[in-house]
Amino acid sequence: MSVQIPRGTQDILPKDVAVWHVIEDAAKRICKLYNYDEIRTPMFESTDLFQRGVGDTTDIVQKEMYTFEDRGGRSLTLRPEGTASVVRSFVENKLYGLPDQPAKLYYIGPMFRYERPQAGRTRQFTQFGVEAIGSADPAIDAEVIALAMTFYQDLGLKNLKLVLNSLGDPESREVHRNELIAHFEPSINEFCSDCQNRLEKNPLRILDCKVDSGHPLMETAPSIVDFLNEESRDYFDKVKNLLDNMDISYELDPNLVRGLDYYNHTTFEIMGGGFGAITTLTGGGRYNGLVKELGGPESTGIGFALSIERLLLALEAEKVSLPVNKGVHCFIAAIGDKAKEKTPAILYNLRKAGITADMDYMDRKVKGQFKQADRLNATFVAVLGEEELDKQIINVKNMTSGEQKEVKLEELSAYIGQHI
RNA sequence: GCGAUUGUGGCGAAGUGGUUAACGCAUCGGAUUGUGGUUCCGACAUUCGUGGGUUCGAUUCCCAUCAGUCGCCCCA
Repeated sequence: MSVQIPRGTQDILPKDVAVWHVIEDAAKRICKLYNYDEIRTPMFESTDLFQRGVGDTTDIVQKEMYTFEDRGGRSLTLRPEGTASVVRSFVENKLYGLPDQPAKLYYIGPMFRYERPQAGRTRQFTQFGVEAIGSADPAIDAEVIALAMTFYQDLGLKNLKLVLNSLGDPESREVHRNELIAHFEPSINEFCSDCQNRLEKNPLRILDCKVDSGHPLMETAPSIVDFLNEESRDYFDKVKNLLDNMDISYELDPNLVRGLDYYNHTTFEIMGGGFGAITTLTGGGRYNGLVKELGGPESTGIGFALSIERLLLALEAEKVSLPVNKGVHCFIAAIGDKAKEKTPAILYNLRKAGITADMDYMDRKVKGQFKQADRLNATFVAVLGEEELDKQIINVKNMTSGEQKEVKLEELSAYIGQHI
């Protein structure tokens, strides 16, 4: 048995890479429009970063991290998400000292989580994420959300639902947290073991629990929206207002908690797709406090991350096909040894002239060479045989019209160049 | 971590406890001594994920294992 690809990973084969390029280009383009700059951070970091940044109580840290020890005895972890790394880099490189604030950053790259693979979930997956660090202006919340929504819409997705919530500031959360504990504590042994653990560590996540979603106390649980202090409420109202002004519609969901510990104030998800059991395409929110937590100054931040793999599934579910251009401009069909000897040099000149070109390397008969040209979606096939060589010409066939024309060998590049 | 389901050529897919493992697509060759996308003809799996067991004999039955797919938890 030959060696196999690790579980939960996938090869993106040549035939599929084209759509990735389209998506990556779209991401870069919209970030340019919104004036976000790319940042590239390592694919592994100190384990400590994610424990502190993402949070010890999260599933990511508790059971999904790819953690290993290097030869120097350091505990390292393949990054399960991007925000912690970006904030670490922001702090470490003192980007907060640069004059242009907020830092508006984006990244595209692989993330790793140890999970059972299924539809829309793999152990290595690709996230496109955006982070705006250093501003507490509600306008940046709206901007980040608008960027994500527009990104999808530009690619042709229609069935999108933006879900919005506010977790409030630390003061509001503290009040709410105490209310939640008081609410659940008397009957906590009726809840699942996960929730029993969550009670003290992170009671907010009990609301997110699917196991206990039917429990009567869920219905009557104190909602965060009722505990937002005036400042938090005002902030949330402004974000909603700004979205209204952009005609971006949303749904409020007071139980939208998000799985990562660092969120506060605005949180959002973009749902869509309708493939398998997964419908969350994007998750994001505000993380004031994370910068300080990771050793930086008092600062603020908001961002989102979306999975390219899930985007692909959503595009498929909506039967959206992205325009990709493939194929070659010119295929040279060579007949006979002399012609085959000349062909590489002709190809060389075509390519130098900026014309995509190819030839047969499988010793096919003429008919087979034409079939290959067809598979390559060649615009032109240039036939070179004894007769052509004697006359120093080449027969150029337009594969769409079927017309064939004699062209002087030295004029081939110019001719193709004019007709593509 | 738990559950369900699948594993036959490059791909899709039939099949049976027993001499030659259907078929379709793709590929290559020929009909058309140098011209594709149509048609016709021909070629193309000492082998049925891997290991073990039952048996005179297993791709087919049993066990284990690995892998894929889907779901639960949770998430992107």
